[in-house]
Amino acid sequence: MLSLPSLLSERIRSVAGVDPELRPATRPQFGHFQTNVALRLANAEGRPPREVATRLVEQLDLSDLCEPLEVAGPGFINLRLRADVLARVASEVLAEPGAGIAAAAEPRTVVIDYSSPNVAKQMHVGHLRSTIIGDCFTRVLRAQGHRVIPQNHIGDWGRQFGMLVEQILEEGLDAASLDLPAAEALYQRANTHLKESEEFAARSRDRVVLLQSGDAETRRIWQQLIDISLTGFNATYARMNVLLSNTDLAGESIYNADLPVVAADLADRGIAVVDDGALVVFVEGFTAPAIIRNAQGGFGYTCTDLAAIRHRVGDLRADRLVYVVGAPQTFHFEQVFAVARMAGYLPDTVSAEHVGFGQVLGADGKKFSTREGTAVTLNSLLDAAEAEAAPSIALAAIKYADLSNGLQKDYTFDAERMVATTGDTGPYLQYAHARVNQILRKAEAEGFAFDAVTVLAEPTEQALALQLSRFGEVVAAVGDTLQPHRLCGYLYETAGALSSFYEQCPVLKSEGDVRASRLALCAATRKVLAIGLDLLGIEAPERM
RNA sequence: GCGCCCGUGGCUCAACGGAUAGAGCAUCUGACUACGGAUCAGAAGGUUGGGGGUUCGAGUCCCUCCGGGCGCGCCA
Repeated sequence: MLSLPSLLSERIRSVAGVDPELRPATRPQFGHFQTNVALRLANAEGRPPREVATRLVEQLDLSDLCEPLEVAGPGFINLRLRADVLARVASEVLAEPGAGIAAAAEPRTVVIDYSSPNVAKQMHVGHLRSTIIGDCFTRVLRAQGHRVIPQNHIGDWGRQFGMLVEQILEEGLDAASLDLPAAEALYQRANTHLKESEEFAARSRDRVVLLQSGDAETRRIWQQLIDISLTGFNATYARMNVLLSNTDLAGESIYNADLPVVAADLADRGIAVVDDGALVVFVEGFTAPAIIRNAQGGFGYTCTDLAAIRHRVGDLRADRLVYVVGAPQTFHFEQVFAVARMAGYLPDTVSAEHVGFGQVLGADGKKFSTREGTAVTLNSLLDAAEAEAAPSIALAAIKYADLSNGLQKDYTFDAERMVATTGDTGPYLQYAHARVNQILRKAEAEGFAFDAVTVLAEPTEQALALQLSRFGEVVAAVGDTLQPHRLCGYLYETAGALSSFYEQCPVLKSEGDVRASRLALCAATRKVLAIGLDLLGIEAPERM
């Protein structure tokens, strides 16, 4: 089905000659949609805007969809949909499995890089955001029919494993018996040890070489560290109700063999040059070069990310790359993308986007940290929210608080505020869903049948139907712009429209066609709320 | 020094160059033998950090200054 706005836009375009830039009306008295097309044309035509608007209105025939058009203000054209048209689109929302979400015209293969915790460390606040946001993207893009390949780029390689393995051997620990907090404590001990003992530091460096060369004993302990970390990560993912699983794992270590290949390729083709002993790529517009291989012959994360791009484009056949990584990495990704473009790893047909997000701040408005100054763990955040509400509500609260603001902004973690069941919160939306669900449950118990939305006489009914009709375009916009807060705002507005309707229009106490129609409207609303919340990764409870 | 992000009622945030800048929280007023009050209705609260500019029209675009955050070659 062609969406209502696109249908109207096309009809107006055929008369006006340009995109009418149809927008939802800014005020109820202006109808349902508005266009400023006459204002823009007036300038080019050198005629008064209202005159142009009047002419367009005379030429347009939208009588099958709209009430008579109105020219208002400086020259806006206001459109008000006919009640029967609104009823029809609301019925379609109820009938269609996706409640109006359109399948993408050109399905893409989207690789989304998110979560990405580090082995032998607990997940912390930054991983919370990456995981929640990435999970939302996966859900939204899949709903649109795209092929989504999550990539959990865990930190399972690097110099830190030298000291970790040495510390384990020295303490005589069984790595397999550790849990994640214990592994992190080990990490701290090893780090301290490294700073205090040059002899230990030397052993750690040697151990890194053993790891890289495939020494069996070293590899075994390394693998044990990964295994216990995954157990911890997966427990957190289950607690967070996110879609990630072991099949999405693509840790840094899988690119090991590719690193020298990438370096040699860039060097052979003259893209990378040796400078101060390091192999680097100078990129126009960047003050510092990208370091492919350092002077000691080691590979950094720039090289790993280049290898990952080659894999994602070449093997996974991605044509859209999305990185959900904190905003401080903006420079890094811009540079990596630029190098990948230069090298042809990233063809023009493949888009690459870094979705940088802001920090999570504590109640004092400063960077979130524990009393000791260390990073707050993700599980302790979940604990803090669960101290205020039941787990499913606490989780909804956290996710909604994270997704409902613009991603680039820092946001304040205020457990008490986010679990509130009033206001613009996750729990309020859950409540709205539970509330409308209760009406439908009672209707079912009473044996009231309904089929479609047929009668829309009341303004609040019409407003709700109009709101429901917008769901598909909002989801499309989120998939396109990767801005989940738009969906949050939409769902909150929907809950508001439901409340107004709920106050003004008795459902179970009405009768006949009116009751059946209102029940259908309730069912369509429940569906939009449930699907919308699911796209945010939030459970829609049947009762609260 | 250079670059990126942010600055909107007391607080937390919306607003794809368009009409009178919208919400929520907090505050104040109303509505309870209630289709579920974990609710709803209403009031009050703004020279959108300052100053220029572009435009028929600027919170939005450009310039500049102020304030805050984060980056800027061999860690990831």
